Amino acid sequence: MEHDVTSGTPATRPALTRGRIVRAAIGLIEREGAGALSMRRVAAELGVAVMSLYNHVPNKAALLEGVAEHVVAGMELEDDPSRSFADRARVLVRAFRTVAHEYPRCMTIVLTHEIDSPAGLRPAERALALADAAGFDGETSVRIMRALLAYALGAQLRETGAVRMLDHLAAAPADSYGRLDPDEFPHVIALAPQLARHDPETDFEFGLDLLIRALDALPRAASRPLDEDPGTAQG
Amino acid sequence: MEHDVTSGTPATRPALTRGRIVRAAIGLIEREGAGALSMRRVAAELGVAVMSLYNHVPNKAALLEGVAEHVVAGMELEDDPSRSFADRARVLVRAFRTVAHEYPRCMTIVLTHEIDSPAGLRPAERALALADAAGFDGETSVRIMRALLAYALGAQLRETGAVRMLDHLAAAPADSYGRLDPDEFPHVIALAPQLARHDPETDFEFGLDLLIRALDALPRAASRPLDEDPGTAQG
DNA sequence: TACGTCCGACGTACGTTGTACGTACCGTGT
DNA sequence: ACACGGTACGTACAACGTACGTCGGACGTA
Repeated sequence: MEHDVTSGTPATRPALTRGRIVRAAIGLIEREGAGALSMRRVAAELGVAVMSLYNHVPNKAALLEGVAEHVVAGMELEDDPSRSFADRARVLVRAFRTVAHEYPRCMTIVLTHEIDSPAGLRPAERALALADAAGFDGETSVRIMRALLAYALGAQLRETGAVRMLDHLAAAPADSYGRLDPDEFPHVIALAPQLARHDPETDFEFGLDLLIRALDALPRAASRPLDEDPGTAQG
Repeated sequence: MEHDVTSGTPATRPALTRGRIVRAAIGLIEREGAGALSMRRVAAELGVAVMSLYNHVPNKAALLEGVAEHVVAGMELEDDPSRSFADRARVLVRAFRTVAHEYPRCMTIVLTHEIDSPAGLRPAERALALADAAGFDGETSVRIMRALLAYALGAQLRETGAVRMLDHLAAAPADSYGRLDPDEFPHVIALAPQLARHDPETDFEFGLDLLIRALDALPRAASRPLDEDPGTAQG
């Protein structure tokens, strides 16, 4: 054909790779939304034939999983072991929120798809480490991790999928107030201004504070020195 | 044609309706999974031509929204105003969890799609009512509602989308332990048994307790008598 | 009874999607 | 020089969402 490139030559084209495919998909999603993602579009993005993708990705679901994996792998899990459990936990959960801001339109995919790679376990490992270091037993550490994860996921999900009807309330109060039965929704109507106000950051921190203060108040053994074997903590 | 039925006669066929379409979709999803839902399948389910659906539902997205709406509308929001704020809040959040058990395979849809109908606001109204009755100001009530919602959504999302890798850890420990770098994931490996153990109920209640106890400890005005106008609480 | 109007069920058809399959080519080991 | 494994590619197909036109029964009015 007219190709001046031989297939495998990186000199003219950067070599097709699972990583490049995933990044292209992410770029596409961020620019045009998750609905715009198709194998054909990704291929076009990379200047490649559609079926070439399948040499590196078994199917579209796997590509989506790759997207999710790449995003959570982008979490910056810095940690300062000298700080308190509460502070460290806060930093950890906020890290998730930070990537959520970095890849806003990928978040539905991240939240929806399960991640089957070590990258997905890094935040879990970190959470368990914090809890363990704080003196919680294994069982409790796992539950703490799950509670933190649930809140991180849920807060993000709620924010992106914010019920539109509340926006209607704000946008056209006259119309929407009328559509809402005042007998059934007195509080929603009365609190419409607060409901319409978007301050995701404060909302997020409010719930996070609640959860972490409650965790901090949980009964536990004294926090142990850092050099002790963490694995022996669970009974 | 061979129709012994006249189109609009309910005597032979129960009359095509948005409600029947939505219920058929839900049935399909619960039986075969969300991936199996297509307009054609739904039509077949109802013994109806595909395009007939579009007389009652503008498009597939609207159908999905209908599914989500129907599910949350199925929440049984019983309430006992004589009980404490904490108890009432617990009951409310558990109600969401109950429908999640009733329509497990619809949950991804419910979580993903925003609900643009009064039905979606009923739980919100309830949460605001509880918080208001407990003496929280409007701003705080809204934040409390959001925190509860975030946890409810997140806990459910986490449970359904439970990271499969943890299952691998349980299923084939030998293999998976080997695949996991012990230096990077010491706690995950050490706590593998606890991580693999599925006790969603206890996990859910653990986090819910944390959150609600923290809410209960929040500073607030004394709870007001029930006959007072709730709408005046917010500044 | 006859007729005009409207609505809902339906068939056809188009563009887009994911991907199974076969082919052609490259670089590499022998 | 030659066979081989991997990768890029084109073709092809089934299934999808849905725009559009048609058609026949229900119903108000005469």
